[in-house]
Amino acid sequence: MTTPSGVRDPARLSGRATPPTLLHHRVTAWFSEEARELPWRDPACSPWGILVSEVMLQQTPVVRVLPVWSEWLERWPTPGELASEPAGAAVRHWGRLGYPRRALRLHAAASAIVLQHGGVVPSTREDLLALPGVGAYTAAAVAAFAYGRRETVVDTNIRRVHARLFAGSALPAPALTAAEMRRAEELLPEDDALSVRWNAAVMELGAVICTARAPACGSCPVQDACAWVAAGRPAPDHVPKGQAWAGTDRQVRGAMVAVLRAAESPLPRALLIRGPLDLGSGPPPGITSAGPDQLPGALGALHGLQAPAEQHERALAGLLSDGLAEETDGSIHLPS
DNA sequence: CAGCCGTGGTT
DNA sequence: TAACCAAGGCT
Repeated sequence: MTTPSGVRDPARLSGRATPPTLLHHRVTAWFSEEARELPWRDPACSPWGILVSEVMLQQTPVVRVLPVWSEWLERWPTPGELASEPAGAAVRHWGRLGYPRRALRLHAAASAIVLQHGGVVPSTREDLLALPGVGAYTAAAVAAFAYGRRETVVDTNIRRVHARLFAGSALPAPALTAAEMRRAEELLPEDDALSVRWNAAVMELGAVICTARAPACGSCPVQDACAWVAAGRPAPDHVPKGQAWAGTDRQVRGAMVAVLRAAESPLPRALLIRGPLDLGSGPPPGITSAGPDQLPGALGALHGLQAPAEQHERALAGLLSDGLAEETDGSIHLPS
């Protein structure tokens, strides 16, 4: 089998200044043809729009982010506009994206951007990293995609592509290793613009072709250079540890936040711990037909879990501790 | 650093 | 259907 570039040659990988290779060309050319048209990839998209997208995309699929992102950018076109509202508004409009603490952190990031950066999303990895909810991946991604900087962007897609293409493994290690970072740095083209395109292209390749479950190797632009394919696509050597869900505090917290999002005014604490007792003329207990985004349905879902009151107490304490909820005069509400 | 933090579509 | 998985971050 012919190797289309010298990248698989260890001598190349050990070099500092990596020149563009045929591999770079193939992947970026594929990206030019096949990239999905996503709103945050529009050249007119602001750095703020890109930051919001990156945070929303943390552990959340693109298709679910799209409508919420559009609503956010319409409602809060700049960090200043989000920062001028209570944090609870961010949580409320987070919808069902999951991990609602991200909304809280994005709101805090907006405030920091206003107070410390004059309302302009910072452009360096270091300044971005100091923002709440912005870690190594998001900082590099925003610096690269919003400001055209040459950064080593490593997300789960890029890790998987590298693991297969170069290491011949089905999946990357459970946690990002120093060796992986080093390899990603060495693969990064020297040219700023090309490096940005390379980062985006490899990420897209992992998201669309080199997927975790059923990779479409037949459509891959670098299939003939892939060590994993060459090895006969061996199965993963480690079993990913699944995360429990049913019966966990997380499940109760999630249902509880859904109730707070759906509520237009503070709710009596007892309503979150016991059943939906007094909703005025409100719904009878156990009603779920109203849907998860309406108060009766959200309350029905929370109490339909049949979790012990102690677990409700623990979940609520966690929410209060995390700042996802506040208590005023015995009533619970989203943060102000 | 291992565990925790949501949600819903897919297999 | 239970399990897996999705542009991670924080403690």
